[in-house]
Amino acid sequence: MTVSRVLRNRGDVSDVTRQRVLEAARTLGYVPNKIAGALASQRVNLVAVIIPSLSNMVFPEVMTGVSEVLDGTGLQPVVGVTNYSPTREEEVLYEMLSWRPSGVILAGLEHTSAALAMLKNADIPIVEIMDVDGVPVDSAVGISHRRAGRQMAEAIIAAGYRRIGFLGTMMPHDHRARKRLEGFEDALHKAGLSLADREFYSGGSALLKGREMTAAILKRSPDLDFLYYSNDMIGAGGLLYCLHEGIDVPGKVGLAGFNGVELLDGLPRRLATMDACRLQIGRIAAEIIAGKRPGDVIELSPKLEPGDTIRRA
Amino acid sequence: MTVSRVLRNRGDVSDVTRQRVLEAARTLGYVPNKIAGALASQRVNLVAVIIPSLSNMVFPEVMTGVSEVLDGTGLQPVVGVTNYSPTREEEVLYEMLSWRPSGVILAGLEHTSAALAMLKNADIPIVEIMDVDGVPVDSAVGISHRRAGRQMAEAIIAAGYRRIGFLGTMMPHDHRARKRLEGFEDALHKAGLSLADREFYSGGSALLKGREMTAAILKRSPDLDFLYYSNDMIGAGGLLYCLHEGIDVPGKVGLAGFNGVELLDGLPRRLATMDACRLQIGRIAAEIIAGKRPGDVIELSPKLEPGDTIRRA
DNA sequence: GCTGACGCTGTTAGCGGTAACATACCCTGT
DNA sequence: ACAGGGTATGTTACCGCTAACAGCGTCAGC
Repeated sequence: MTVSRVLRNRGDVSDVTRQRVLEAARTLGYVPNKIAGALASQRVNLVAVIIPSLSNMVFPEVMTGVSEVLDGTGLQPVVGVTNYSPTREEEVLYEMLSWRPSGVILAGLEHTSAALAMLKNADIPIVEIMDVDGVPVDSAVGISHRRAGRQMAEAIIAAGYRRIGFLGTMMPHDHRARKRLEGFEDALHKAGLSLADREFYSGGSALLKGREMTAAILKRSPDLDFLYYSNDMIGAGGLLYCLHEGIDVPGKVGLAGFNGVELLDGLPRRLATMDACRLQIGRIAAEIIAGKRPGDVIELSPKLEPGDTIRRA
Repeated sequence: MTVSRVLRNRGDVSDVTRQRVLEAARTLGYVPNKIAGALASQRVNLVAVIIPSLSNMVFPEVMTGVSEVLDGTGLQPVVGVTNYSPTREEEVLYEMLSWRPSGVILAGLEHTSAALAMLKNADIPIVEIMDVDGVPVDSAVGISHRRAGRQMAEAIIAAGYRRIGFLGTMMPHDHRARKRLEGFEDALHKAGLSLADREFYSGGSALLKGREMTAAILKRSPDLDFLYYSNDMIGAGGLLYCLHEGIDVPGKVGLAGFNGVELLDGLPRRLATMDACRLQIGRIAAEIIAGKRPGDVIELSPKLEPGDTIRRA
């Protein structure tokens, strides 16, 4: 018992005893068994973070925000990756919940019914991140992707573009990309316009796909004057392609992406984009889990960054 | 007890009972408590994976390999991030070991003495990944970064370049980048050459830093005929800069990076690089942990990809 | 009919800690 | 001298599950 007290810095222990315990622990190479500790105390310092992917630069930044905030609290993030598969998400969630974490942070508002049931039963703080277009189980922190799509469309129309094409992923489970496109088309329709062409891809190097898709769509529809990409990576590929082909950007063709990834800073020209507030989303989600902030639905406002690829009015 | 048997598919249970248990579990929303299970069975299906960073595209790919292999085995990876800090690594390791995982995969061969002691005491399979230039605690899977640096230098010299500059990160704890540079300089010295100039950075967008550093080093040393970058991201920035400035690549200046990241496929010209075998490293490490392969020191051979930025002989 | 094997279910003890309470001691104030 | 309070340590009963084994009915084989 005294050992337990020393190792957790809880309760009174005399300095002499404390030192003796610490020394013994060191010489024995003792590492306390958190499993037993957690079982006895009904407390687990783990936070489940469930995200679709690690390889697209966006979730790592969310993780950075989460880690930053959790670092001081004794809580530890545990990452699970779903590869945009709802059933995989359900499995990962089940696995994680069975370790009785102190909270769950997971991407998106769309889950299988079984996953929803587990989340509701879990009786711990749940934060759904990235998206606020829908009904959260508990708390939510994110942006409205519909609104983001709408805003971008409005800016594009305001800049005088009319023949607008869309390039994006084929992933049926990327609900946020879908909502952006919906918002985008909504705004086009309101202005009496509609998408002139569209191109989808799946898998492979996003930068390369961006080049290829841009080449393909411009060949098919040479009269397009704007290309809206579902993410910055393919947008960057498209930008590099246009520059290489000597296409006048933003004069003849305007370009825009989405996410505000750091990579864009290094490109020869700044791609228009919209910051997805990733770092901040991670931070706020972690603060809710850590109890530093009341749970709620928190909608952040992404900032449109016009860069150099949309004509200035 | 019967419930336990059903949920773990262990031992004989009649079909009728099994169905009754499963249905009850479903209606009650029962999620078994792995903490108690692990304590009782002395078995934990977690594998600790400890890596320096998630944001540079290289470790996510290792994770992909690890997940691929672990997926069928009932083992689950748990990621910890150290930000290239040895003390942070020690903390993360302590935290993870206190959950008694079935194995540990961690990057590099350099650890604090306390971390080494914990690893040796843990009595579970340990796989140190990425690097084999040193003495592993248990198993190791990786490439020799010294040799990789040497090989690149030899290729550069063979192509006729003589005034060679280096551009890299300032991170004192990135031992692999350090070893590559050491190997690189070794080979230069053997050929009677030495580095003509060098430039370091820390933090910020790697692509942008690559541009800026390239501009700076070429301004300072205009007679350089080759730039060796410690990673592909800054190399890509440098490549974009040179193309933008109209510098003849690889005629006037040759370029090379390291890692073989997918991003390079989308660039206007293919940067010379060296594949770090990341996916395979992840796979093999996971196979060792899963007992599908005997533990050992496994050195993989990275392939030099000359791309379009080294003169052909 | 008895034995042994098998299939299914139940019982018991304990995994390694911690919460809650108990105990022992010393000190202070009256 | 003694109550009352604080400090330091010890005791006990779990936490929720699983290993190991026990129990019991059924059935084949002799």
